[in-house]
Amino acid sequence: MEHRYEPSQIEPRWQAVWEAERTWEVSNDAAAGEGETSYVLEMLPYPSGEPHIGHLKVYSVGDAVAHFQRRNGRTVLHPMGYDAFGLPAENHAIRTGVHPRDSTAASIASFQRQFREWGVSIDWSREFGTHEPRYYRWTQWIFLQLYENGLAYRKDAAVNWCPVDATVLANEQVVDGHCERCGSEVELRQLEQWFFKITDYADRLLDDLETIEWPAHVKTMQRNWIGRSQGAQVTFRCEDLDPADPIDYPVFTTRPDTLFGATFFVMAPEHPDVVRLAEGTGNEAAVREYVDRALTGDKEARGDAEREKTGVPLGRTVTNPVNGERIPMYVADYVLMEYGTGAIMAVPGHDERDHAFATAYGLPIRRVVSGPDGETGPLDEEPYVGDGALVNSHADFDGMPNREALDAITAWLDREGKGHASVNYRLRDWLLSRQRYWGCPIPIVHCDACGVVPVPEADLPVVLPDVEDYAPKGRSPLAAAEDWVRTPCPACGADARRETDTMDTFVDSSWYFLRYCDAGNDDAAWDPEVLHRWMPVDQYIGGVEHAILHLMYARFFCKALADLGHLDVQEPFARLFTQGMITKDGAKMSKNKGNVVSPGSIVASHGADTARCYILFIGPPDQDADWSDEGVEGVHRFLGRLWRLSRGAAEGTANERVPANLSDDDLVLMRKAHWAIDKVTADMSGRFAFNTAIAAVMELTNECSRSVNEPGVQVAPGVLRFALSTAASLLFPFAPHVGADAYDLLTGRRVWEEPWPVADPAFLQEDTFELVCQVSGKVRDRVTVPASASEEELLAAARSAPNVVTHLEGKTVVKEIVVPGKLVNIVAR
RNA sequence: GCCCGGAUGGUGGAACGGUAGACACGGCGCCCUCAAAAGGCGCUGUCCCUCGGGACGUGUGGGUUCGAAUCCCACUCCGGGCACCA
Repeated sequence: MEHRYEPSQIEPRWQAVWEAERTWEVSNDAAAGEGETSYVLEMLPYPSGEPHIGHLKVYSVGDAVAHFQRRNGRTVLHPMGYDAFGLPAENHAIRTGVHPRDSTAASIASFQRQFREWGVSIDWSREFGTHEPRYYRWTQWIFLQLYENGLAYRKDAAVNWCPVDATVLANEQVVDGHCERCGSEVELRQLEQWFFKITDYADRLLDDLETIEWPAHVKTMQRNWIGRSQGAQVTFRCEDLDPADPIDYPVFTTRPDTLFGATFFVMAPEHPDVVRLAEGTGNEAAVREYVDRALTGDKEARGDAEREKTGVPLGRTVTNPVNGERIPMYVADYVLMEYGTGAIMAVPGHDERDHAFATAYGLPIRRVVSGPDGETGPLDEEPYVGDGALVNSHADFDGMPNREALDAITAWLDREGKGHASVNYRLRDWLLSRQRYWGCPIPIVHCDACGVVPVPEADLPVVLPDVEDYAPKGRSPLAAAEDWVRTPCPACGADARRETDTMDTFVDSSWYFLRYCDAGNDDAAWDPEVLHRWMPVDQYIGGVEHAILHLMYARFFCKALADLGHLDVQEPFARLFTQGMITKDGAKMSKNKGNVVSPGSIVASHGADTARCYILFIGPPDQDADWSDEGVEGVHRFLGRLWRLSRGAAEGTANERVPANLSDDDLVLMRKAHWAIDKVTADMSGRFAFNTAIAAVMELTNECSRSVNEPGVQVAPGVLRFALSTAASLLFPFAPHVGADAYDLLTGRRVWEEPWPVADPAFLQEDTFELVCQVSGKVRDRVTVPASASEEELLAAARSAPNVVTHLEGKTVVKEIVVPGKLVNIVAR
């Protein structure tokens, strides 16, 4: 064993081969052929600084899958790109003055270099950054497609405004009332903004979750985010202002069965009628004050369910449509303008919030649903939110189970024209415009005469101009590029102005997986026929932090574009795998904590194979895992051992085939090899059990080592070569350089051109096995028996096992259980 | 509060209802060496032992079963998501 395992000698050599031969490129023509295709995709990186350990993990997982699919005969699309627009690069530019294009280019160069150093099998011919005009030209084209079909629109709206980043944020980017990026408190501003009509797709986004193989928790998160509620819209009429001209206020409720229990009516402070209603009632000043406070107050505090309920009476009443009762109107900040109609009927007997409000303001609490044991007593202490029979309602409904009454009352409302069944969603339309520089320009022109005019397709891309000053000022920095902004109206030719807002970067990443399929197409975003060959993505891999935003948006784009006839799949990602985080000392890695492990330094000290293999060996890839430097050493030792054994066998033994007659020692090693093939294949087929797959290759390698080093053990050269080359072949998806090198040393062939090995069933069967002998469920002995033994023979063997005999002494056998191939359990008393 | 996960040796983790702890780390011992590094071999859940074995052991308490880390019920702790959504 005089040879040392030197990754720095091995890895660049194979990388050079793959680079020179463009090994991982696939043509779209190849995809049109007979064979099966597979689209394996990891979420594209955001190029900021250097790749971190999370990148190493996601691409190690994805590459293992890609290699496994290739060697199982599929034509695999495994591309790479960069999500290059975005705030971090722009904020960096504001601090340093370096143009985002330059800092982004530097970062991309670093990613490119490291991906090659890691030996990731990428089809580089399809690479792009979302900030390149040749890409965002088509992002703009998609925007226009959506605009022309009513799926992109402008609306003056109360929007989330981040004062530090000086831009609006999508609902999804506000976390607990704070900016997802910079953490500052989000304000509400009234601004005209661009939206995508994702709410049109709420039902389909919900229903089609059934058709895809995604982790259950991700589906749940999406369902919660869509937040579909079924109920009824019910009209309450206010005749207080002018009886001749009543105003109808619809409310949404999921509990129309409790309509008879409505004892007051509440409007959101943002409701446009609140102040008008209070005028001339003596409550006007109090209402104004309350509304002002609600609108300027802390948005986060307002959202807290634990907060005490406050509100002010409007001095008006509305009529409950089911019983004609006039109930008082209130304004209260626990009612939200964004959800439903901005007004609610309050049923304090059967709703927690209404109960709290009624208690605080001394409003009547009426029971209209009986309790589980038929209770009909008062509900002064707490509301009853469960099911039961209706009471105190109306002769037509009293006694009816509330679920039935819900439908009956809804039907009655419908007949009377006072309401109808209705569905509400928590999901809001996607606010996509940003008052920032480093993003995709929105291809729209504003003309005084013609209004909003889309840029003609032939004029795309609208290229992002250079500016000097990126600092946010509450309007897009693009507004300063006056030569760029001033443009003739595409419709009438008059002087007009370009839209200066840019798109949310999530727009860029909502369709990149489509562009990979036909990345070189200069005539269209893609050829639908080519897309058909690859889509949907068979296996998508990424972090769970994208469970809602990116994955919801991409699904929406896919459905919208499919509706417009541009592609023929409804779901972009057939299977999703979310990988866990790598922590250090139990904490998330961060520069502040100083616990960052950089992939670059591990690759430099131990090689890419060690880094990749370790990160897969550390534990199940969907779980979080803690980085350990000692663990890295262990994996490095294992790779070194396999490589040295291979080198030793290649140089020290003749290149022979596996002989026809096998000695006992040969048989042991052959069985181990086939066992490993079977194990690794199973671990990679059904699930992503890379940790146990690597452990199996370790076992095989240890067996090879024993057969070489253990005195008295003799294996035929052909058998040793077979076992070692099998180990190299199985290891290749995780550690491609060592795998390729060892396989080449032993066989002279290229492992990536070899089909995935198949286990020979003949070697998976043993002649004998160790029978576990239990007495009353406890293991008392083990005996070696022939695999062919009958149940009677197994029982006899167990009964005569020495330690079983001891434990059966003086006892009566009650029952005997035989599990063939495993154990015998003799129950005795 | 609601909805998901999870809890196994000193550590990371293995275990179709059938031998708990694969594989690896760490530790201990030995071989090789003038020595070290590298490498190789062995032992390593806890306790008891007459060295044959025995008892205990998968967060806690129950249950189902010949047999439970695994299934069921209740609970504790940890992680994640949602949370005034009518």
